[in-house]
Amino acid sequence: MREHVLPGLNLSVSQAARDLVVTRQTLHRILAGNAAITTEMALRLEKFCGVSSQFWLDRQHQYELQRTKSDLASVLSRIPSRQLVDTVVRKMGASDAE
Amino acid sequence: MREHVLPGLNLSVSQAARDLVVTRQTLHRILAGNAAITTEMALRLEKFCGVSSQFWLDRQHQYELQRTKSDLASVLSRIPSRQLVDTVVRKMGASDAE
DNA sequence: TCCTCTGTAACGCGCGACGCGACAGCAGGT
DNA sequence: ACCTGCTGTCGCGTCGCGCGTTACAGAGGA
Repeated sequence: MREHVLPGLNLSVSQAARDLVVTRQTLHRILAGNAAITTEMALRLEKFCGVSSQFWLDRQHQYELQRTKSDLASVLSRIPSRQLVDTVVRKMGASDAE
Repeated sequence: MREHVLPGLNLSVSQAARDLVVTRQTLHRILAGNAAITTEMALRLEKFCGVSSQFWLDRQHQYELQRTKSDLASVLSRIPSRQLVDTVVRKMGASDAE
């Protein structure tokens, strides 16, 4: 991101932070990977550089998913793996294709 | 969810909570909409009833997105809406189709 | 009667994102 | 030399929120 959007817009970190109505440090934390991209930030970024908020969030969420999955491995093994019947699943609109 | 997966599995709230290795109250809060579906919970639910974690998370995230968008409306208006050049956007893999 | 389910409420903990202040280093302009 | 603005990083305090814990009260079956 620092390598793409900032030079792409020809902006400094400080200036970008001001435009995003956020502190310098906040932007730094994100650039350094020490903070996650919040729903808030995603919306700010969308308005800020025209890149879909979905893009930023999908990135973030997929990362969290990976991380949490390994953290939760021991707990997950203790959960019985049932299978909800297909008719019910489709009724919820979760037919594996969403 | 209470209307679909619980009766679909023929389980009580208490029993489901036990299976998920979570407190009753935690499940209640989710069923009542007083708590969000965490990445953790999504993974537990996936193992628990076979419904993709993506399904639960997408739901949750879209909701948050809507909510945050209106909350942030005033702030967003103060953010200059720039447009990152397409070549850079595609280089990031955010070509609007992701 | 006792047990298990149900719902709800209040308290406290821990984590994570954020703002604020302060530091030091490095340009550039007066 | 001085001031200004950028850079990165540190620590502290706050706030929101998901979660566990405890405790309440009501409904229904053995």
